[in-house]
Amino acid sequence: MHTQVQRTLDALRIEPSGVPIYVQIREQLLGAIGAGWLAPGAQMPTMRQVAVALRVDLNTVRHAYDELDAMGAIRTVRGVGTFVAERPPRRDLAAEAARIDSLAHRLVAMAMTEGVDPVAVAHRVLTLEERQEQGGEG
Amino acid sequence: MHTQVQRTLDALRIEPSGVPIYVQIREQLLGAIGAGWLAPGAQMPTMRQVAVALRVDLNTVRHAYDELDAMGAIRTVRGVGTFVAERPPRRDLAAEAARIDSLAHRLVAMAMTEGVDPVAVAHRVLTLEERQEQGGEG
DNA sequence: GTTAGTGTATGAGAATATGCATACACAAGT
DNA sequence: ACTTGTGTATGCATATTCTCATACACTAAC
Repeated sequence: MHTQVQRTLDALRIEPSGVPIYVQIREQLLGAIGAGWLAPGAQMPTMRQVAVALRVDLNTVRHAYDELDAMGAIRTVRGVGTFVAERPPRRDLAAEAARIDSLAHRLVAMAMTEGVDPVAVAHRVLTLEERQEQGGEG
Repeated sequence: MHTQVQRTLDALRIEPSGVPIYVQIREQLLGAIGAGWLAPGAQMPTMRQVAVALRVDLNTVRHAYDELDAMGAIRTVRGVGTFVAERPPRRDLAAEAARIDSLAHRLVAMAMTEGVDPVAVAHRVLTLEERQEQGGEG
Protein backbone atom coordinates (compact mmCIF):
# COMPACT_ATOMS: atom_id res chain seq x y z
CA MET A 1 0.00 0.00 0.00
CA HIS A 2 0.92 3.60 -0.41
CA THR A 3 0.21 4.12 3.23
CA GLN A 4 3.37 2.32 4.29
CA VAL A 5 5.43 4.53 2.08
CA GLN A 6 3.57 7.59 3.31
CA ARG A 7 4.06 6.67 6.94
CA THR A 8 7.74 6.06 6.39
CA LEU A 9 7.95 9.37 4.61
CA ASP A 10 6.22 11.18 7.43
CA ALA A 11 8.46 9.56 10.00
CA LEU A 12 11.65 10.74 8.33
CA ARG A 13 13.45 13.50 10.17
CA ILE A 14 16.68 15.42 9.83
CA GLU A 15 18.39 16.98 12.83
CA PRO A 16 21.40 19.30 12.90
CA SER A 17 23.45 16.90 15.00
CA GLY A 18 26.61 16.96 12.92
CA VAL A 19 25.70 13.63 11.37
CA PRO A 20 25.63 13.96 7.56
CA ILE A 21 22.15 14.08 6.09
CA TYR A 22 22.69 11.09 3.87
CA VAL A 23 23.71 9.02 6.89
CA GLN A 24 20.56 10.03 8.76
CA ILE A 25 18.44 9.01 5.81
CA ARG A 26 20.34 5.75 5.39
CA GLU A 27 19.93 4.80 9.04
CA GLN A 28 16.25 5.66 9.20
CA LEU A 29 15.39 3.72 6.08
CA LEU A 30 17.50 0.82 7.27
CA GLY A 31 15.60 0.89 10.53
CA ALA A 32 12.28 0.91 8.72
CA ILE A 33 13.34 -2.11 6.69
CA GLY A 34 14.81 -3.98 9.65
CA ALA A 35 11.67 -3.45 11.67
CA GLY A 36 9.54 -4.83 8.85
CA TRP A 37 7.92 -1.46 8.55
CA LEU A 38 8.82 -1.74 4.88
CA ALA A 39 8.28 -5.34 3.81
CA PRO A 40 10.60 -7.28 1.49
CA GLY A 41 9.72 -6.58 -2.14
CA ALA A 42 7.74 -3.48 -1.29
CA GLN A 43 8.43 -0.27 -3.12
CA MET A 44 10.59 2.22 -1.30
CA PRO A 45 9.74 5.90 -1.13
CA THR A 46 10.88 7.59 -4.30
CA MET A 47 14.18 9.45 -4.09
CA ARG A 48 12.35 12.57 -5.13
CA GLN A 49 9.66 11.97 -2.54
CA VAL A 50 12.29 11.83 0.17
CA ALA A 51 14.09 14.85 -1.24
CA VAL A 52 10.91 16.91 -1.23
CA ALA A 53 9.71 15.66 2.15
CA LEU A 54 13.00 16.54 3.83
CA ARG A 55 13.72 19.56 1.65
CA VAL A 56 17.02 18.07 0.72
CA ASP A 57 18.90 17.68 -2.54
CA LEU A 58 18.15 14.71 -4.78
CA ASN A 59 21.82 13.78 -4.93
CA THR A 60 21.99 13.65 -1.15
CA VAL A 61 19.11 11.18 -1.09
CA ARG A 62 20.75 9.19 -3.83
CA HIS A 63 23.90 8.93 -1.74
CA ALA A 64 21.86 7.21 0.95
CA TYR A 65 20.10 4.91 -1.51
CA ASP A 66 23.40 3.98 -3.14
CA GLU A 67 24.76 2.73 0.15
CA LEU A 68 21.59 0.84 0.96
CA ASP A 69 21.85 -0.81 -2.44
CA ALA A 70 25.53 -1.58 -1.90
CA MET A 71 24.74 -3.37 1.35
CA GLY A 72 21.94 -5.32 -0.26
CA ALA A 73 19.10 -3.80 1.68
CA ILE A 74 17.33 -2.52 -1.39
CA ARG A 75 17.42 -3.18 -5.11
CA THR A 76 17.23 -0.49 -7.71
CA VAL A 77 15.34 -0.74 -11.00
CA ARG A 78 16.14 2.06 -13.34
CA GLY A 79 13.15 3.96 -14.63
CA VAL A 80 10.86 2.14 -12.24
CA GLY A 81 11.85 2.65 -8.66
CA THR A 82 13.63 1.12 -5.70
CA PHE A 83 12.37 -1.83 -3.72
CA VAL A 84 13.17 -3.53 -0.45
CA ALA A 85 15.36 -6.55 -1.13
CA GLU A 86 13.62 -9.93 -1.05
CA ARG A 87 16.02 -11.00 1.62
CA PRO A 88 17.44 -7.89 3.23
CA PRO A 89 20.47 -8.36 5.50
CA ARG A 90 19.32 -9.42 8.93
CA ARG A 91 19.80 -6.62 11.35
CA ASP A 92 22.46 -7.08 13.96
CA LEU A 93 20.65 -7.42 17.28
CA ALA A 94 23.82 -6.82 19.27
CA ALA A 95 24.54 -3.64 17.38
CA GLU A 96 20.94 -2.57 17.81
CA ALA A 97 21.16 -3.09 21.55
CA ALA A 98 24.41 -1.17 21.65
CA ARG A 99 22.82 1.78 19.92
CA ILE A 100 19.89 1.75 22.30
CA ASP A 101 22.34 1.62 25.19
CA SER A 102 24.29 4.51 23.77
CA LEU A 103 21.15 6.60 23.39
CA ALA A 104 20.06 5.71 26.91
CA HIS A 105 23.41 6.63 28.41
CA ARG A 106 23.56 9.86 26.51
CA LEU A 107 20.13 10.78 27.76
CA VAL A 108 21.20 10.09 31.35
CA ALA A 109 24.21 12.32 30.84
CA MET A 110 22.12 15.12 29.40
CA ALA A 111 19.60 14.80 32.21
CA MET A 112 22.41 14.90 34.77
CA THR A 113 23.80 17.99 33.14
CA GLU A 114 20.48 19.77 33.41
CA GLY A 115 19.74 18.53 36.89
CA VAL A 116 16.75 16.49 35.83
CA ASP A 117 15.69 12.99 36.76
CA PRO A 118 16.28 10.67 33.78
CA VAL A 119 13.41 8.44 34.89
CA ALA A 120 10.99 11.33 34.62
CA VAL A 121 12.20 11.97 31.10
CA ALA A 122 11.79 8.32 30.17
CA HIS A 123 8.22 8.30 31.47
CA ARG A 124 7.48 11.46 29.54
CA VAL A 125 8.74 9.84 26.37
CA LEU A 126 6.49 6.83 26.92
CA THR A 127 3.38 8.94 27.38
CA LEU A 128 4.27 11.01 24.36
CA GLU A 129 4.66 7.97 22.15
CA GLU A 130 1.49 6.37 23.41
CA ARG A 131 -0.57 9.33 22.36
CA GLN A 132 1.03 9.38 18.97
CA GLU A 133 0.09 5.78 18.24
CA GLN A 134 -3.56 6.42 18.90
CA GLY A 135 -3.82 8.18 15.57
CA GLY A 136 -4.56 4.88 13.86
CA GLU A 137 -2.42 2.05 12.57
CA GLY A 138 -2.09 -0.04 9.41
CA MET B 1 41.59 6.76 39.63
CA HIS B 2 43.44 6.52 36.37
CA THR B 3 41.69 3.28 35.66
CA GLN B 4 38.39 4.97 34.86
CA VAL B 5 40.07 7.20 32.34
CA GLN B 6 42.01 4.28 30.93
CA ARG B 7 38.89 2.16 30.55
CA THR B 8 37.10 4.98 28.79
CA LEU B 9 40.12 5.47 26.57
CA ASP B 10 40.28 1.79 25.67
CA ALA B 11 36.58 1.70 24.91
CA LEU B 12 36.78 4.51 22.36
CA ARG B 13 36.31 3.37 18.80
CA ILE B 14 36.12 5.14 15.46
CA GLU B 15 34.19 3.46 12.68
CA PRO B 16 34.03 4.39 9.00
CA SER B 17 30.26 4.83 9.11
CA GLY B 18 30.13 8.25 7.52
CA VAL B 19 29.57 9.86 10.90
CA PRO B 20 32.20 12.57 11.48
CA ILE B 21 34.96 11.56 13.86
CA TYR B 22 34.32 14.42 16.25
CA VAL B 23 30.68 13.38 16.51
CA GLN B 24 31.65 9.81 17.33
CA ILE B 25 34.01 11.03 20.04
CA ARG B 26 31.41 13.44 21.41
CA GLU B 27 28.75 10.77 21.66
CA GLN B 28 31.01 8.12 23.14
CA LEU B 29 32.34 10.43 25.83
CA LEU B 30 28.83 11.59 26.64
CA GLY B 31 27.82 7.96 26.88
CA ALA B 32 30.71 7.24 29.23
CA ILE B 33 29.51 10.03 31.49
CA GLY B 34 25.94 8.79 31.43
CA ALA B 35 27.05 5.26 32.12
CA GLY B 36 28.88 6.45 35.20
CA TRP B 37 32.33 5.44 33.97
CA LEU B 38 33.24 9.06 34.39
CA ALA B 39 31.76 10.51 37.57
CA PRO B 40 30.88 14.19 38.09
CA GLY B 41 34.00 16.11 39.02
CA ALA B 42 36.31 13.42 37.68
CA GLN B 43 39.00 14.32 35.20
CA MET B 44 38.26 13.51 31.60
CA PRO B 45 40.79 11.83 29.35
CA THR B 46 43.23 14.40 28.05
CA MET B 47 42.57 15.68 24.56
CA ARG B 48 46.01 14.46 23.58
CA GLN B 49 45.33 11.07 25.14
CA VAL B 50 42.25 10.68 23.01
CA ALA B 51 44.05 11.95 19.94
CA VAL B 52 46.85 9.45 20.37
CA ALA B 53 44.56 6.56 21.30
CA LEU B 54 42.41 7.05 18.22
CA ARG B 55 45.24 8.25 15.99
CA VAL B 56 43.30 11.37 15.25
CA ASP B 57 44.20 15.04 15.12
CA LEU B 58 44.18 17.09 18.29
CA ASN B 59 41.89 19.67 16.72
CA THR B 60 39.36 17.00 15.87
CA VAL B 61 39.27 15.91 19.50
CA ARG B 62 38.98 19.50 20.58
CA HIS B 63 35.97 19.93 18.36
CA ALA B 64 34.24 17.18 20.34
CA TYR B 65 35.29 18.62 23.71
CA ASP B 66 34.12 22.07 22.68
CA GLU B 67 30.63 20.81 22.04
CA LEU B 68 30.52 18.84 25.26
CA ASP B 69 31.57 21.99 27.06
CA ALA B 70 28.98 24.05 25.21
CA MET B 71 26.20 21.71 26.33
CA GLY B 72 27.48 21.84 29.89
CA ALA B 73 28.47 18.21 30.19
CA ILE B 74 32.09 19.01 30.95
CA ARG B 75 34.00 22.01 32.17
CA THR B 76 37.35 23.04 30.83
CA VAL B 77 40.19 24.45 32.92
CA ARG B 78 42.95 25.88 30.84
CA GLY B 79 46.38 24.48 31.54
CA VAL B 80 44.91 21.85 33.84
CA GLY B 81 42.44 19.62 32.08
CA THR B 82 38.78 18.92 31.48
CA PHE B 83 36.39 17.55 34.06
CA VAL B 84 32.93 16.08 34.16
CA ALA B 85 30.49 18.80 35.18
CA GLU B 86 29.03 18.71 38.68
CA ARG B 87 25.31 18.16 38.97
CA PRO B 88 23.55 21.49 39.29
CA PRO B 89 21.42 21.99 42.41
CA ARG B 90 17.78 21.33 41.84
CA ARG B 91 15.80 24.51 42.22
CA ASP B 92 12.77 25.48 40.14
CA LEU B 93 10.11 22.86 40.33
CA ALA B 94 8.04 24.63 37.73
CA ALA B 95 10.85 25.03 35.23
CA GLU B 96 11.76 21.41 35.83
CA ALA B 97 8.66 20.17 34.04
CA ALA B 98 9.61 22.22 31.01
CA ARG B 99 13.10 20.73 30.95
CA ILE B 100 11.74 17.24 31.26
CA ASP B 101 9.51 17.91 28.31
CA SER B 102 12.34 19.42 26.33
CA LEU B 103 14.64 16.49 27.04
CA ALA B 104 11.92 14.03 26.15
CA HIS B 105 11.42 15.64 22.77
CA ARG B 106 15.14 15.80 22.16
CA LEU B 107 15.49 12.11 22.95
CA VAL B 108 12.68 11.21 20.58
CA ALA B 109 14.31 13.27 17.86
CA MET B 110 17.71 11.72 18.46
CA ALA B 111 16.34 8.20 18.45
CA MET B 112 14.29 8.73 15.31
CA THR B 113 17.13 10.26 13.35
CA GLU B 114 19.28 7.26 14.25
CA GLY B 115 16.58 4.84 13.18
CA VAL B 116 15.95 3.60 16.72
CA ASP B 117 12.63 3.19 18.53
CA PRO B 118 12.35 5.92 21.18
CA VAL B 119 10.22 3.65 23.35
CA ALA B 120 12.98 1.05 23.45
CA VAL B 121 15.40 3.71 24.62
CA ALA B 122 13.00 4.92 27.29
CA HIS B 123 12.57 1.40 28.60
CA ARG B 124 16.32 0.92 28.66
CA VAL B 125 16.73 4.07 30.69
CA LEU B 126 14.21 2.80 33.22
CA THR B 127 15.91 -0.56 33.68
CA LEU B 128 19.32 1.09 33.92
CA GLU B 129 18.13 3.48 36.61
CA GLU B 130 16.42 0.69 38.56
CA ARG B 131 19.64 -1.26 38.77
CA GLN B 132 21.53 1.79 39.88
CA GLU B 133 19.22 2.26 42.84
CA GLN B 134 19.45 -1.35 43.88
CA GLY B 135 23.20 -1.82 43.61
CA GLY B 136 23.95 1.41 45.43
CA GLU B 137 25.36 4.43 43.73
CA GLY B 138 28.70 5.83 42.60
C1' DG C 1 63.16 29.62 36.82
C1' DT C 2 62.72 25.61 34.55
C1' DT C 3 60.17 21.80 33.02
C1' DA C 4 56.30 18.99 31.78
C1' DG C 5 51.63 18.66 30.93
C1' DT C 6 47.49 20.88 29.91
C1' DG C 7 44.14 23.59 26.70
C1' DT C 8 44.22 27.13 22.77
C1' DA C 9 45.22 28.77 18.24
C1' DT C 10 46.49 29.39 13.22
C1' DG C 11 47.37 28.33 8.33
C1' DA C 12 47.64 25.31 4.37
C1' DG C 13 45.82 21.65 1.89
C1' DA C 14 42.86 17.60 0.64
C1' DA C 15 38.64 15.23 0.85
C1' DT C 16 33.78 15.21 1.64
C1' DA C 17 28.96 16.97 1.97
C1' DT C 18 25.40 19.83 0.29
C1' DG C 19 22.78 22.69 -2.67
C1' DC C 20 21.45 24.30 -7.19
C1' DA C 21 20.68 23.80 -11.91
C1' DT C 22 20.41 21.10 -15.86
C1' DA C 23 20.20 17.44 -18.08
C1' DC C 24 20.05 12.19 -19.80
C1' DA C 25 18.24 7.28 -19.96
C1' DC C 26 14.75 4.14 -19.11
C1' DA C 27 9.92 2.14 -18.24
C1' DA C 28 5.04 2.36 -18.18
C1' DG C 29 0.74 4.22 -19.43
C1' DT C 30 -2.02 7.15 -22.62
C1' DA D 1 4.33 9.32 -30.47
C1' DC D 2 3.74 11.48 -26.29
C1' DT D 3 3.69 12.20 -21.38
C1' DT D 4 4.85 11.12 -16.84
C1' DG D 5 7.55 9.26 -13.36
C1' DT D 6 11.51 6.79 -12.31
C1' DG D 7 16.81 6.49 -11.47
C1' DT D 8 21.34 8.46 -13.26
C1' DA D 9 24.63 11.98 -14.21
C1' DT D 10 27.41 16.38 -14.56
C1' DG D 11 29.32 20.99 -13.34
C1' DC D 12 29.80 24.69 -10.25
C1' DA D 13 29.90 26.83 -5.79
C1' DT D 14 30.11 26.76 -0.79
C1' DA D 15 30.78 24.97 3.72
C1' DT D 16 32.51 21.50 6.65
C1' DT D 17 35.71 17.93 8.11
C1' DC D 18 40.21 16.26 8.79
C1' DT D 19 45.15 16.12 8.72
C1' DC D 20 49.68 18.12 9.32
C1' DA D 21 52.70 21.30 11.26
C1' DT D 22 53.76 24.77 14.32
C1' DA D 23 53.16 27.34 17.69
C1' DC D 24 51.22 30.09 22.12
C1' DA D 25 49.27 30.49 26.98
C1' DC D 26 48.50 28.74 31.26
C1' DT D 27 49.16 25.66 35.53
C1' DA D 28 51.47 22.74 38.61
C1' DA D 29 55.46 20.57 40.18
C1' DC D 30 60.36 20.55 40.73
